[in-house]
Amino acid sequence: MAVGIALHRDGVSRPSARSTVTANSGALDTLFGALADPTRRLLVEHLLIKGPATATVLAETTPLTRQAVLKHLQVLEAAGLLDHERVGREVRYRVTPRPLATAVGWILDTADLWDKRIDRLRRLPT
Amino acid sequence: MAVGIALHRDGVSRPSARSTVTANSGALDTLFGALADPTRRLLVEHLLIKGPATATVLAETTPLTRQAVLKHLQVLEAAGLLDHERVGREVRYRVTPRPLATAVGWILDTADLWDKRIDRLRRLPT
DNA sequence: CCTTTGTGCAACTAAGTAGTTGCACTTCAT
DNA sequence: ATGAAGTGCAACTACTTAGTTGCACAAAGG
Repeated sequence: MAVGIALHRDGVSRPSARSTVTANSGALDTLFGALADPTRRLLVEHLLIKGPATATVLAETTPLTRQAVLKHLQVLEAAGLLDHERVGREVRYRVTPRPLATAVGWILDTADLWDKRIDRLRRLPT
Repeated sequence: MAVGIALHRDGVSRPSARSTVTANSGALDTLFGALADPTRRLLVEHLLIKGPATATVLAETTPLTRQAVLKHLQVLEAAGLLDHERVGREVRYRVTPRPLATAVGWILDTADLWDKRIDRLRRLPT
């Protein structure tokens, strides 16, 4: 899994020894919040697979209005998952999935706690 | 990172070769949705660190009502992150972080797409 | 210049969510 | 048996979010 490594190579996912847990509240809110919507995940996936695109084009791939799609894009951008670039009269949105490392960071730290707990509860009836 | 390995050992995070992407919509919705709230993440962390607890006890650790906490617990449970067990007149909530693997699965698959894209765009101005 | 295509802004509706309060019900201990 | 502690259910408020529509503004292209 190339990415797992990449995430850690960046040093982004687990910024330091001190746990991500309890910290990063705001960032994690917007991040997980952004990922909580299926439309938004689809948009991210579309942008990843087919490359940068405009809100208008993206809207054609969904049953939604351009405006609705635009709002989703803005949510994703606020979460740091997207950025945009103006070309002519067009605005191209592009994925910037670095923040995903933050999400993975929290999950891994949390799962880590769980591991330690498991060590103590090893043979519990479950 | 023991957990990363554990997640894959389970075979949960990336169920098969076919991408998690586009699938698991509902599960990911509730999962990311559940994680999007700081109070809920705190509850999970508390339960992990201090072990199973009742809604009443958990409520004492927050500025919130027992009822509010209970609703959060129900959201977490609906996401599969918690389960509960009745003891006497008490109801103990306990963490079941297996679903976290699902979240990591999506993120990894997505980041994977990004990796492939990166291969093609390698020397882009960023 | 004027039409087309794409974007930006704003108001509005509908529905979901966080949180509260109040009260009824169960379990335990004296 | 009776009171205390813990839980369950329901109604209600305030706020946020998804989505819409309508229209004004900017950039190409004939």
